[in-house]
Order: sequence, then structure tokens, then C-alpha cells
Amino acid sequence: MSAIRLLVLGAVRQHGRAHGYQVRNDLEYWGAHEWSNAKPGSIYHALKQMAKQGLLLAHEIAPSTAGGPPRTEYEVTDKGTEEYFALLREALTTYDQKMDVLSAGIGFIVDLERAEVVELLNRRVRGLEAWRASVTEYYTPEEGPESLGHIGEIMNMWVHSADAGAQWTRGLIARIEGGAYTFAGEGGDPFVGVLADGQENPYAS
Amino acid sequence: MSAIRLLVLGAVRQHGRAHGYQVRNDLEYWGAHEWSNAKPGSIYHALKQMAKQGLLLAHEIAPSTAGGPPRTEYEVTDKGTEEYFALLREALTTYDQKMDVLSAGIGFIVDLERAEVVELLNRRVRGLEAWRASVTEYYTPEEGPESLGHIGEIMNMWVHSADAGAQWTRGLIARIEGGAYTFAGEGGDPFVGVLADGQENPYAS
DNA sequence: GAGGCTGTAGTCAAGTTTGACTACGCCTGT
DNA sequence: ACAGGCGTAGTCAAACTTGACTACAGCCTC
Repeated sequence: MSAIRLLVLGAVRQHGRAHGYQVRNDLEYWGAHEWSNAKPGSIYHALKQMAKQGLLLAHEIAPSTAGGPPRTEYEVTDKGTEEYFALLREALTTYDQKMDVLSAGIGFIVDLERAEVVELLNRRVRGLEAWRASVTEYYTPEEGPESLGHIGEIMNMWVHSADAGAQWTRGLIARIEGGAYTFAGEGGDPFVGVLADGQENPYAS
Repeated sequence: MSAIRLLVLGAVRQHGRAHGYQVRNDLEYWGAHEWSNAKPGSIYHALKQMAKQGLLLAHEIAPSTAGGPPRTEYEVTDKGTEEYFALLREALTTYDQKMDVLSAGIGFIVDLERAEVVELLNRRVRGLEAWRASVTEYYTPEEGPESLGHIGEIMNMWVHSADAGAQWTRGLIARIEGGAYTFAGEGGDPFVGVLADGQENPYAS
């Protein structure tokens, strides 16, 4: 799973209704073009594809205000919302080493409730620990690790990286349990990470 | 850049001459199907594509010994060898967070000379440090990190991960400078990570 | 007021990735 | 002896990704 669907669904959802260029701008504002495959082609492709699959509803819109070709606006459907939360939960839970998906998940983490987030992240830590154990066991046969030559360095890197990931996740869990941020159902103002309609993007490329 | 071209070129090179299924088996033996996109379709596609581009030379081969359809054998051309070393050097140097490319690079690291490897890895560490600095500066404007809300956790994760990567790389440099492994031009038996013709794969899926 | 620059919005072809599928020959049990 | 499973070797369509390209409106400049 790549991060693009989660990112696009999340961006459209935060606007309520958005066209491709708006999504593109939000993702750039979040720095997503640097840590994921959020390029124009992928974004427009994802929008069309998800509209075809009923996750988004496409409105044909008249020629744009503010120059440029006519544009299409999208809205998230109920099915799309379901998919969004499924992707979000998966992004926070799975321990597969893809940073882009996890980053996207963190970006939308406050759409879930605090208790659930803690539980998902704990599952993530447990997954990482289990994976670490299986790698160290599977790839060090009786002859000892030296039998693998420099190939052993690859396993070493995985293990190192799993450890670092687990440690960072534990820190995040501690901050969240300590009361940081405002999550769904907590009444406070949620942090909104989208650009308002006229606002210029301070992080433009 | 994905890891597949480096992996395929490296596998063919170690055999001298190999068909697709052999490459596929080597990559599975290295566990590459777990940490990269080394699936059958990608492997065969890469072989054909690189043959078309003159990096590999394709020999049409008679119906296989040992059952199955006829097979095509490939050999690395001079141009392919050039490309191989370019990809290998890049894999070891660049600090972009993709684990699969780095893993592939480690797998072939002994094809370079020890001094060059140390230099490439040092470049990698310096790149990570510079990137870390730019992230912490770029994404913490005057208002302080809190202005980003939970989005700041994404930067925090990047930084954490860059630190872990740098630390691991420094450890590897130390081991290599301490004399570990046998590199190109050092006369010893290089570690060979391919399956011999009749050998069965102990790590088959 | 014509020409060019900039910003808005999106398209397109080429390349890559995925996962399921085909095709063939050997072997094994009955 | 032969049906069915297994291993060998590879193909294919559908989806996704990439990076360069188009098209249009407003604005600035001369």
C-alpha cells in the first residue's frame, strides 16, 4: 500500500469538498512531496480512480474562478470515509518499514480517539518486536551469523531500524498518554492542516 | 530509483550468465522479496527492459533442461557493468530514506574497494547530518515547533530515523575500517551469495 | 495593446509494479 | 499406464507512478 490514497482522501475530507489543485497544494504544504509519491500525476490519478470506485463523488464544475482550465471538485462518500479510517488504522499499526505511509498516518492521527491511537501504536510496537525476533532467529542459523558474510549487515540494519522505530513509537505513545494534542471526541479545536482558500503556501517548492 | 535494477544486474553478474528464474531464486535466497519489490513480474520486466537498453545481452536458449518452458539467458554488457557500479555507488551514498536500495547496496558492497566504500559511507553520514539540520531548521519557524501541532511528530520521526541511520552507518564504517570482510582487490575469497546450479534454496517461501 | 511572464489546473505517454495466471515436464501412487 | 500434483519458467492485464507537457487567464511592460 502506498501513501497516496490515504493522503488524498484525508486532504479532500478536511476541505469537505476540494479540487485536485487544492489537494496538491495541501500535500505540498505538509511536505508530502518530499517523503511520499505525492506528485501531480499520482494525485489526479488517485482522485479519478477513487471516484470510479465510489470512494469519492466527482462534481463537474464550471470554468474556474482565478484562471486556468475548468476543474472538478470531489467529496468523500460514506464508502470513502470507511476506507479512509481503514487505511489510517492500518498505517498506524503495521510495522512494515515504509516511512511514507506511517508519516501520512501521523498526519491524520487526531481523527481517531486517543485511546484507540494508543492501542494501535502499542500493536505497532508489538509487531516490531515480533518481527525483530523472527529476523534474528530466521537469519542466524546454527553456523553463527558469520556464515552470511557481509550479507549479515543487511539483517543488522533491519534490526537496528526496527529498534529505532520501536523506540520512537514508545516515545510517541508516552506523549499521547501524557495528554499531548487534541483527538477526536475531545471537544477542543482540532489542529487543521489545510490552506484556506486565499492563503498562500509558505512552503511552496 | 527502485532497488530492482541493481539487484538484477548484481545477480546476473555474479553468475556470469543467468536466466530469469535463477535471478528470482537468488533474490529470494537473499530475502529480497521481503524488503524490496523483487517479485517475478518486476524481475522479468527489468531483464527485458535492460536488455532493450543494452545493459544486458539476451541469448535465446533451447527448451530448458529440467522441465518448464524454454528460457532466456542474460549476460551483463560493458555498459551494464558501468551502470551497475553507478547504481551501487549511489545506493551506498544517498541518504534518502529508502531501505531497499541501501540493502541492495550492502549486498554488493564487496564489489568495491575498501577505501572507496569507507568514503562513500562517510558521504552518506554527512548527507544525513545535513538533511537533519535542514529539516529541523526548515520546519521549525520562529513560532516554535508547537505551531505545527501533531504534524511536528512527522518531522520528529524523520529526525529520529536520520539519527538512527547515521549511527548504524558509523558502526558499519568502524567494522569495515577494522578489517571486516574481504573487498575487491584484496585477493581473498569473496563471499559468494548465489545458489549453485543444483543447490536447493534453504529460504524458499 | 502585443508580447511575454506567472500562476492555476490538469493531461498524457512511457515506464514500472502487482498478483494472478499459463504452459510444460517429471514424478508418484494406484 | 496414466491422472494429478509439483517444480520450473515465464506471461499478461490492470493498476500505479513519473516527469514533461498543455491550456487558459490575469498582469506587467514597453
